[in-house]
Amino acid sequence: MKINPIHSFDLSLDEMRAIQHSLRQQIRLTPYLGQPRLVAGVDLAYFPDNQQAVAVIAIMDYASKQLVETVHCQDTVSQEYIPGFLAFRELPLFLKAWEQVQSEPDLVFFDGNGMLHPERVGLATHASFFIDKPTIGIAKKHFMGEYREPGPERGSMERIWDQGEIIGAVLRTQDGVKPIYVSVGNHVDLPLSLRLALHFVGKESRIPEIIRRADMLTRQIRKQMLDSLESQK
DNA sequence: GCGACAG
DNA sequence: ATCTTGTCGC
Repeated sequence: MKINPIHSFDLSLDEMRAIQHSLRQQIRLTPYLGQPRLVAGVDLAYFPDNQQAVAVIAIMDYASKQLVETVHCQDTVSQEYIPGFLAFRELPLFLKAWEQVQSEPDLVFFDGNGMLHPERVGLATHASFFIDKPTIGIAKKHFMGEYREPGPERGSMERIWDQGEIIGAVLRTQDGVKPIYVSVGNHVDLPLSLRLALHFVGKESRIPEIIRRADMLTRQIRKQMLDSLESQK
């Protein structure tokens, strides 16, 4: 996979804001994918020291939902978490893992927001400028924007607004269960993002399977590393 | 000043 | 995100 090195990291708040501001104008909501064949899900897990982390990319077949490839990368994460700047913390490690991907995903889901962001450049959106793929953000908790509570049935959704703009949607993925927050990353529109997100929600979880698999692998790998470290004592 | 605040 | 066991409920 090819990488587009656009920015370095370890920047000041003002520099990070400036980057977000410039990227914002390059977002395209025109879907440039037909029927996706392979879809990737990304997640990170942190070690107790909060300095090391594992990034996992899980790739599955869209139609069969079978896992076709997984890659992971473990390294130090230097940038602290600052609300609104998650991308600067998590993208470097993600990109290192991305270099190892052999298959060709048509779309990438991120654990976090896309345009559901003060500058419309959340993790999923920011990532799209490095990997040049359609991206979608899936957050488990509310970050910003105003919305009405969606109905209690699976599939109910409500738009999320900010400054007169629709920046995402709250989606009820299971009857009577807490909703998730879906937003466009790049190169997709919101209705398609919602449709694709719902496609990956089975009966077992409120989180789309593509994200959940990455999340599970992330914890599994971290446990393996901690266990083998412990057994060496 | 106070509360909110993706992962 | 992470630290953590059992436990209330469908």
